[in-house]
Amino acid sequence: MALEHAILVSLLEQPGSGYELARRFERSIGYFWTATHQQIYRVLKRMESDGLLDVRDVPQERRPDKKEYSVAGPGRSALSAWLHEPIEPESLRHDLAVKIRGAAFDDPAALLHEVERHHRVHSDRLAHYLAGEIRDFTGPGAPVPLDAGQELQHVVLRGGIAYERMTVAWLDDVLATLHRLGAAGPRA
Amino acid sequence: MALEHAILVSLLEQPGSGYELARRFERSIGYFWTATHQQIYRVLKRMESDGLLDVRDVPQERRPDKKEYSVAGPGRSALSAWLHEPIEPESLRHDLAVKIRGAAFDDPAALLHEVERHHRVHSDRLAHYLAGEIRDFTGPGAPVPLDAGQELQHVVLRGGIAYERMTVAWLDDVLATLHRLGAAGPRA
DNA sequence: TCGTTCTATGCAACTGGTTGCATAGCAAGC
DNA sequence: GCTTGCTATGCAACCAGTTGCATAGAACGA
Repeated sequence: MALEHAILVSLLEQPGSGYELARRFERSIGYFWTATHQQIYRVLKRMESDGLLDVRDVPQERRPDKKEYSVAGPGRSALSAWLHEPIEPESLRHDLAVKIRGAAFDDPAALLHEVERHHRVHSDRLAHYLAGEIRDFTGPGAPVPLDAGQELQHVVLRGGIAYERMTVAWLDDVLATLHRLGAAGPRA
Repeated sequence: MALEHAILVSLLEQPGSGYELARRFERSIGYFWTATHQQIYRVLKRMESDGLLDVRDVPQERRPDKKEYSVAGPGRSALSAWLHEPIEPESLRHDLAVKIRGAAFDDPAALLHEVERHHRVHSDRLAHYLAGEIRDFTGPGAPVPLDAGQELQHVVLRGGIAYERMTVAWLDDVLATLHRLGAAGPRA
């Protein structure tokens, strides 16, 4: 299960609570792994009882107390072991592609709005990633030189940027194709 | 559940048995959706009992008999309904990216072989997709002009090609980064 | 004749992930 | 005083997907 490993990496980069982790999974880690808070809390609990994590109760003022998790020795070993074993190259699960092929048996033009919506989402993500790249890695406020951890975070972010750029370009291609088919008239 | 919809699309394109579907999921449909034969058989059974599919026993010579599935009226309606409702833009689950960020807490150079292996897999997929594109859509044996279904299959394949090309380029970037960090020496 | 490979189908147990719901403190604004 | 919203944590039920195993006919080669 890679969620465990994603959590280990995130907590090594910075210890934090379940709530904070959930927010990171909406941001940086979320570029390549997603998880809901329910799942995170459940896995944190299990990892803690497995001895992979340490917990510390942190009383807070002006907001509810929290539990701060950090990586324990066995957690670090588990991560290291995983890093050294091979993993399967990822496989896609792309609903939109299923829809596009399915549109041949419906009205292709009806997909236009859906594709446009996805185009907007991916354009927004791209803009967001690019802003983050400038803020954290290439802009005037960024550390120079970057340490190894930052270099690795940057190359992963470049992957996210490449993915979004590619996706936006492909969605342009899809839109052009749908328009072409629409101009030629619908079919069954 | 999009596996149902992927099966509906695939069976509309061409009726077939669970075994044949499983093989398609290793090929064309597999470019953007994966499924094992166990899962396919189970879902086929449920879809048939839900009235979405028709089954026909096909006795065969020289090999075991098979059950050929095809899409029934309600199946077509279900697909159409799904095509008209919005779906969430897909989110990634990219283990390798987790590993790369995790490498900051281990030896980055140890990831080289893993990344090279993924690079080979994606290069092979790219070559395979490109060969398929020539065979089915752009080569001398391909139909001219393409009908709408073929145009849509082609644009989805172009998406797969773009994805693999982008991934290979990114993995080159990752390799260069790892080499750079390796030359600078490992760290904790 | 025995092992292997390919076609073809399936069950059972498990794990990972999603969805819906619930609780609670505190701040800010109406 | 009431609602809204943010921080913070969690349970329970369900669903989708994976893994391991099993069966069986037929072809093919050692």
